Amino acid sequence: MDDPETPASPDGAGAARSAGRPRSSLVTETILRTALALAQSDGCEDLTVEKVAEQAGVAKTTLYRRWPNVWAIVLDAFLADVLAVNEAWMTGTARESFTTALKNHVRIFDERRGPLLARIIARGHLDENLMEAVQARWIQPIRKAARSVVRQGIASGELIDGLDPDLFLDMLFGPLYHRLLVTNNRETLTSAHIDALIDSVFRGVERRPAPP
Amino acid sequence: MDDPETPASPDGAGAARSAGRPRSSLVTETILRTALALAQSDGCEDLTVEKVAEQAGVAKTTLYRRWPNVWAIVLDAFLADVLAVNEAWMTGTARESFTTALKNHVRIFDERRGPLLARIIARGHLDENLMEAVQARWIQPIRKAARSVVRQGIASGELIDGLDPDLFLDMLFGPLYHRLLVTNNRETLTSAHIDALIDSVFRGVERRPAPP
Amino acid sequence: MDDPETPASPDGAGAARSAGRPRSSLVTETILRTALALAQSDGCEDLTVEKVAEQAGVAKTTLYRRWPNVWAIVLDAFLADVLAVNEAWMTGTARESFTTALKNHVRIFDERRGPLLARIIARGHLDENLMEAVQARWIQPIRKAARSVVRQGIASGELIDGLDPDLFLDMLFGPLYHRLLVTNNRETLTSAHIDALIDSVFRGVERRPAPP
Amino acid sequence: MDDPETPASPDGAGAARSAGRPRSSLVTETILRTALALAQSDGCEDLTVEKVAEQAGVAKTTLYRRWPNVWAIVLDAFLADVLAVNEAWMTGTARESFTTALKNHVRIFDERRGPLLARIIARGHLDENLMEAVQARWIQPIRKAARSVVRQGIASGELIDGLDPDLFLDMLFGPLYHRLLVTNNRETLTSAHIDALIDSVFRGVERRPAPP
DNA sequence: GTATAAACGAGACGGTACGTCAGGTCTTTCT
DNA sequence: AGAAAGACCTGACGTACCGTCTCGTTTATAC
Repeated sequence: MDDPETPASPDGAGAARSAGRPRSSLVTETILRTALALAQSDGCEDLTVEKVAEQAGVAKTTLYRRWPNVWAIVLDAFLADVLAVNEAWMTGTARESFTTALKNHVRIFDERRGPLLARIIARGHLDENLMEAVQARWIQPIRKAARSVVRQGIASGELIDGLDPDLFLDMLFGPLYHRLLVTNNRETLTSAHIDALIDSVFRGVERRPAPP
Repeated sequence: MDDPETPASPDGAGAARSAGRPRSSLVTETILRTALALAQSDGCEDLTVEKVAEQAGVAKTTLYRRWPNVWAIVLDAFLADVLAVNEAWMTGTARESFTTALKNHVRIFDERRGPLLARIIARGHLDENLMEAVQARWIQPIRKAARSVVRQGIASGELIDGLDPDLFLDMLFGPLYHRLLVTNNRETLTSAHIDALIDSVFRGVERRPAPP
Repeated sequence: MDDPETPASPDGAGAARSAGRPRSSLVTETILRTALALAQSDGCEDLTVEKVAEQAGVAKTTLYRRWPNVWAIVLDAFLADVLAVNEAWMTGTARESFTTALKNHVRIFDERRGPLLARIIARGHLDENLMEAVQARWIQPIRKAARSVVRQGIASGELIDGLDPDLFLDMLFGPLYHRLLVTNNRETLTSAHIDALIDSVFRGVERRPAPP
Repeated sequence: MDDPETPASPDGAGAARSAGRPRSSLVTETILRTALALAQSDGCEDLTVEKVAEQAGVAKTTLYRRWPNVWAIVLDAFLADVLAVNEAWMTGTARESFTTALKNHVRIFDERRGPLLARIIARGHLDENLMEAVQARWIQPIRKAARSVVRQGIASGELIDGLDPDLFLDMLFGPLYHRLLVTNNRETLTSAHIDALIDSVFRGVERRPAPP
């Protein structure tokens, strides 16, 4: 997705301004908007390069000049829409940080963006390049930041020694993505649900004799 | 998938023997085997009705007579392959039962069947009918059984009162599916990993003062 | 059409009554009637073995047991309908005989049977066997009888010596079939038109000095 | 056949140069040549869009972009091949003109083009659009020109008063097409045969007392 | 100013697969 | 056996998109 011919920044900005007519950023934005809209509309099978081009009032070639395929467009559009939502969550204790992080995710998994992300990830399992991009630009950045929060929590004595950070992250994010992708009931995710989840993860589910 | 023209049991067995030549169960099995093989081979974009038909040495029409599309075939093939693996796991305590259940899942998420299931679920997010079938024949049956195990665990005092069964199940299965579908590192799932997961879920991750 | 397995007389009558259930002549007639109806209906592209079988409430095999294909059925049906119309025309002088013959043809080329015959002949040009059957059972029998009428007319002095019978027949029937098949305006054919045609053919079209 | 999307001139030439890549006339010609060849080869049932496309080394879509079906191609190819043959026949008396015209037709009805025309007309009886095109581009243009020759012949005193031009044309062309389409013995048509036909039509077939 | 270079719309092009239809043959069971 | 039902292989249909390729036109910078 980042090879010289289909740059990550499809408007070509940043590159040393070369000769010739520059790419119209208006066109770029129109395409992004159109792709996003089509990908969110119910019958997402309608998401074809041709339909996006037609709807955007743009030639197919213009589109291929910027992205290798439709889902690359959709991923760009999705990330542009969503990265802002997930900012500034590494604050205070691990518990506080992840409460914020998970609640951000609930906001992201809303009726508009939830199914869209589901489709992007789904599509990734049928398209290696897309999967790589999803990992590199969405999953792993969050994960990397999260891991450092976990380590800090262990260091500060908030979390038990010997806790495997990856396992722990799976326990937090797994239940969320599970509803998005597996049980397909994303709409049951709420802020209260997150509180309960955090509580269960931190305290465990096992019954213990009350402290004397 | 179950409408009269494309019966759930593609060989038509079970139905009151109607007139006319019966569907060849040899043919049915050949198709299932072929579809499974093709769906597991790397370039799964190659999974087309035509390729399955050709590889199976069967006419496209024969295939459409039984299933509405390739993925319906693959789902049938997958379930036939996998349902046996996940039997007899509701034994003993909740902890024991889910340890078995999750280890069964690890076996199912192996290099052959893991990516296949991932693709099926992924495809389900692009095909409503397939998603429904996946829910009805794979996800929900397991979930239903699991919920009763949870309730029993609560009743027996093994699990804390007020535990939300669905939340709890998400905490167990979520981390597994998360690696299969989201972080895309299914190969890190092992029996030991399950033990650690179960342990963390049951005991919690929070550091507590040692009992006196 | 006359090979042992698909006898010219589809009800098997005439053949030495063999063992087993005899062919139902009711079925045979139903098929003929249905085929005729479908072949005459506007969209004659609807004339398929399957539609005839379905409409007649008969199995495809039953149909194939009697005829090799649909057009063989249609030809049978057409001839059964039409042979009676063209009887008893070799009467009196050649002029009288052919006047009758051509007027018979006009009756046959009516709105029901005209297009049907056109389609049969047309189909014959795409199907060698059908063409042979059309020649053997419709065109040549008439032609053979007609040639003898011509020869008689020459012998009796009614027609000029040295007249080529085939050329003459073409001059009579050609104009009729021309409207049916070429200019596609069969509906302009009338009894009066035949009178004019006969007159022109017999007397010529050239202007000659009036006899003194 | 002449609607905007499938223009009569498939290379789009003549139209005011529209935007986009122009249709390759090389491709157009290759298709025409291939279709002609296939349509003339014996088993003309083998004339399918797919075979033409494959033989011409062209994509099916390219073909459908220009013509609605194979027979439209064949008609174009046939006319391109044949229109030149039938030029410059309206010369001198009616008798001379039609002698030329009919002899042109004999040349057209040769072993290559005769059966082809027969098939085209035949196919026209199973395909309304094709029939219309055949009328508009082959039958009626000739007929129109011929009618004016007839009227001139009447005016000049060569032909008898009150002669119906259409009847007369049927008497000339009918016998030719009759052999092509009905008696299926096109190969008997020769230049000498035309002379005999013209003679018979002009002078009549009736025996008359010799002038004193 | 006037090259020159790329973007852009349009649409042709070779492909692949789709899902459907009909053909003709074959297995069943029932009559 | 004949007949009805329907499975089966074959081959073609016409369509939808794919990703690439010409075209002619437009719009910037660079000489």
